[in-house]
Amino acid sequence: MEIIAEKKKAILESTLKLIKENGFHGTPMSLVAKKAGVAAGTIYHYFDSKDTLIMELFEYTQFRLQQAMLKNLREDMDFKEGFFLRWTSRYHFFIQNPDVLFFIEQFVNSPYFPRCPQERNERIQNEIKQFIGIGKEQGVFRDLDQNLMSIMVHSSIITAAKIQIDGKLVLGENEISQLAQMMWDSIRKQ
Amino acid sequence: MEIIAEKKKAILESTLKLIKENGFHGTPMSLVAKKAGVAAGTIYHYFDSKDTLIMELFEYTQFRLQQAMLKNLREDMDFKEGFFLRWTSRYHFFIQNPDVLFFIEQFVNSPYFPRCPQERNERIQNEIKQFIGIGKEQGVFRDLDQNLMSIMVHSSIITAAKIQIDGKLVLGENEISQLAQMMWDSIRKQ
Amino acid sequence: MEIIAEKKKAILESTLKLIKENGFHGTPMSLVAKKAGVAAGTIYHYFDSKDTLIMELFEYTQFRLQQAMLKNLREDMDFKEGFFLRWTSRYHFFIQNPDVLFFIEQFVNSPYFPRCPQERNERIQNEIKQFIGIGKEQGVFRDLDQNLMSIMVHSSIITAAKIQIDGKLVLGENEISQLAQMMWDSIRKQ
Amino acid sequence: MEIIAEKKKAILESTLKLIKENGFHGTPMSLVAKKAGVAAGTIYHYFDSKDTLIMELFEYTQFRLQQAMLKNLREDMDFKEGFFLRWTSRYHFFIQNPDVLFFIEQFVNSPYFPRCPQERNERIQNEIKQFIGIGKEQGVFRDLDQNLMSIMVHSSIITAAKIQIDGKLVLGENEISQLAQMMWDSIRKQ
DNA sequence: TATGAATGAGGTTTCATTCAT
DNA sequence: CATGAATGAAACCTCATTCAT
Repeated sequence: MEIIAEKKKAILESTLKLIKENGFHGTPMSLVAKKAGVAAGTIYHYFDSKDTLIMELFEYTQFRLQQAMLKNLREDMDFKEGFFLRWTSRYHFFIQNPDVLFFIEQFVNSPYFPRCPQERNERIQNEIKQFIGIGKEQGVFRDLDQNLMSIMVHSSIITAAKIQIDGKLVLGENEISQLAQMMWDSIRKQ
Repeated sequence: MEIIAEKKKAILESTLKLIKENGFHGTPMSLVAKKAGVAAGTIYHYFDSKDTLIMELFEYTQFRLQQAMLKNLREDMDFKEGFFLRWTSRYHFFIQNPDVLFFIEQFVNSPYFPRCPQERNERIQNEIKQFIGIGKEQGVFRDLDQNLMSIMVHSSIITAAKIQIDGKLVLGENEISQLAQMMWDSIRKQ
Repeated sequence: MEIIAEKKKAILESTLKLIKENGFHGTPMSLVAKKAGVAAGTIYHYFDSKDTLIMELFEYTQFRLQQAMLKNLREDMDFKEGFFLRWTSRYHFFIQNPDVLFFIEQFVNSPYFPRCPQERNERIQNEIKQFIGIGKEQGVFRDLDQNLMSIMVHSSIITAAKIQIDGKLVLGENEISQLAQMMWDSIRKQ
Repeated sequence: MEIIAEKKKAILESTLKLIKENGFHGTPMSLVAKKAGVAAGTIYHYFDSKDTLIMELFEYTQFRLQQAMLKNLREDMDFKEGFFLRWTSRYHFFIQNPDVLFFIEQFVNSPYFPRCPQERNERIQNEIKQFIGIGKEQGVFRDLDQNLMSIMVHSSIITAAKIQIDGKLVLGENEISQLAQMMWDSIRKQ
């Protein structure tokens, strides 16, 4: 992704926050402009349409998520530690960026999502998928499609983060590690 | 839920289908009216507003889901069988009613959801929650909040159904039972 | 053309007048609505878009022109009288309906025109074309494509009417009949 | 007209072509800039506004038309030959410059036209008008206002050129000379 | 001179909702 | 109960124009 112009970034960030508050439908371009501190027309300098803005916002969040993950990866840890690190660092990213979580969940359940090129959608899944692939080869994980397993793991992270953010339950360190353990137990060879 | 008038039901069903196709935003009342074979004004005899319609549609889907689940429950089975039955019957309901799945997913990730009274939202979860509660008491399941576990199980069902419906992966009988097994392994005491 | 709803007609007539005053570009839908005494949205009940409105307005003017011509035709006159009647009655229609003249001239010279189905465009020309065809067969007129001759005659009428309406020259009865005579002389076999 | 700067000319020519393709309304300044290979702001160094640009474009086309006519005039020909030369050379100019024809026709039928100073509008008409004036004095032409006759002749040329360019009819050398003959017959004293 | 990002008024169009029939 | 024409606020988007560089 190219270096993003100051205003373009302001527009993306404003949209992200507003969608968390009000949803797609409740976020008119005029509000985005106001929050980003630009004129309405300026948005159309950077994005062809509202649809394009939302599509690019999805890519932008994927990019941010990816960036955040890269910082946490280390090679010098055993396999189970690697899984826990991945699970919890993703979890914490969403906890710290609830607007991203909320947006992604709205997006993937909207008619926008199927119109995205597939390879981009799955970019973020790939790292976990490959990790699980290695585990399968080493006989640590179940003999099941690695796409399937990685999606199930991803989904567990999202679900846990949503529960926490919505305040339905308060998850402490103990609960988090138990959840990661749950998912580990679910995919490891019994 | 009261016995539903012919036209009211037609409106609900039309809305359900249209939202699956086009999303919330792409489903104007005029289209609902057309698909339901009624006049636009008629919708307002049954529902105060579009918001009300969507809120009631959520309750309606919850009701349908509940109805479908009741048929499958039997008492004379052991605990693990009971879990598998619950997991797979929910899964099959969503496979057979993709419009319900799609609507619920859109709904719970929209600003409508937080405005629902909580006790209703969780009605459908309760049966699984109680089931898991019993398992916990019997020492079969982990010592973890039963709400948390039931949500994680629920989420796994939804995720699996979405993958199948989207056609990203084709899940046969073998994969389904492996997924149920995965979730069983995740919550059982190791 | 079907019987036109009261409001639909008001919209068409308002558009006609406004386009004469301000041109296509200077005639926003809001102004049309205001002049027609309807809400902006109402226009879209009768017309899909501004383009559609303008296209239908063209058909409407063609219809009005045709209606006006039918009143004047009589069979019991000799050939040259028939020509003069056609020329002058068309001329007078435009003089009495300058907004129609102005609209048609804008329309046929705009990118809208080529998008019209041809057979409709030429409907109004047909009567003159057939008349000239008969004259050709009888050896009264030149041996030249009758489409070509009818267009040249039509164009002479439009041009004369425009001069008169713009006030560039004042054309009295004498000038009118001289102009009709000119066109008669131009197409008759010398 | 002064010697035209390179870029100014590029802007005028681009506007001319774009208006032929898309009409006034379909020709935003940004498109003109792009086609002319200049920045949007640059246009405003040469023209005060879009209106000014279009007004000056009209003068520019009149200038080009006049230039083209001058080449063809010769003194040593008899009167009827002079008429035919004028008619056909104008006709051929428009055939070779359809964008000019299209622009002028749009322009004179738009609200721009009445705002032009009259003497400039008629500059191009003058040459024909004077020619006809001489014919009238010599008793060759009808005893009718020479403005009127010159406009009718001019209009016949435009009409013929439009038919040819639109491809409605294909006019060969024979048809062209018949048309010129028609107009000659229409204005000559019978 | 030349640029092009930025502006914001104003355009077209949508759509939830009403109400006379 | 049912209709659907009518409403008008508000949405998305365009584009002539400006101005700091």
